[in-house]
Amino acid sequence: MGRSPCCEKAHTNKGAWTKEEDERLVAYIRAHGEGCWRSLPKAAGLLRCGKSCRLRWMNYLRPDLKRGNFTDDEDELIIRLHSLLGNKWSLIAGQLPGRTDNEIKNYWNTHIKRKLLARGIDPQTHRALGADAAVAPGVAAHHRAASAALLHNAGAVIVPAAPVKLAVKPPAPAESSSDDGGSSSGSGSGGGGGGGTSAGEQPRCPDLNLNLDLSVGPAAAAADTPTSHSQQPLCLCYRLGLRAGEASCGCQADDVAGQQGFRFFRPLEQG
DNA sequence: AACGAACACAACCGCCAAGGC
DNA sequence: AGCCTTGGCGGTTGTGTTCGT
Repeated sequence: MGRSPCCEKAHTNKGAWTKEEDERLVAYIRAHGEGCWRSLPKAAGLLRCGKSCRLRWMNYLRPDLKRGNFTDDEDELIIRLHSLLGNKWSLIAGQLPGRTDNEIKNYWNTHIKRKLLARGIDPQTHRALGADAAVAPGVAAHHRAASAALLHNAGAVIVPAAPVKLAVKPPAPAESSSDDGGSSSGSGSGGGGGGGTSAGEQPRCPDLNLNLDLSVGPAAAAADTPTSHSQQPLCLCYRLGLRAGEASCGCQADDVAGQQGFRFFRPLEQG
């Protein structure tokens, strides 16, 4: 037997949400805050699965969501982050205030993926597609140049989007004290945990702020820093509370861009 | 104007990890 | 220590809209 269903499907609506359902959900969360998604539908008078409510709230109803087209800057940031993180949409979303993992995932699949392919870049590995790849002959050379440029701009992560375990640190108290407490972390949710912490309560998982230092590529390194990232195709250094020198990675870093001396990293294999 | 194809986005599904009992 | 519940994530599917013929 499989797992038990997350809710009593026989009595739940599915499919698109109606305006009335949205209003009920918003009203309920405004009054009671997020949390306990399982019981929320009943309490709010919704014939929906709790998961469905959570998703609707996170991806569509949250007041701090930014709607509308992605900007070029956001495009670039997504590409960079994806080259570092792979399909860790929630982590990527955490770096894009007002954007949700679902939105970014969709955007990636519908726009960016195609854009990269058109430039001759493999969207998964961020490497230039090989000669045998399906690149229109006439544009191959252009794509090479374009992809090289893009890789440079993107901080040239030449390694495949290797799985990386991210250790992260809470955001400096600040911004969004917005109603849902975690706002951007909400779904940005950042890797975890984030979600519905009710206002005033400590985030269940304080490890949230994925503050990536993306200056990893040789090109970027050469341009921006005196030291030798050039030896290391990728050193994941994000601010994690470790000061330079405390980390055991080789990058001991230099204070890239004056990062207040904080470095962090944590390759997957170190668990 | 009608039809089909392609695209864009919202929602669902199944799995996993964390926390509580 | 093990089981159960819950929340969260990533992949996939479904549906509405737009574009081209």
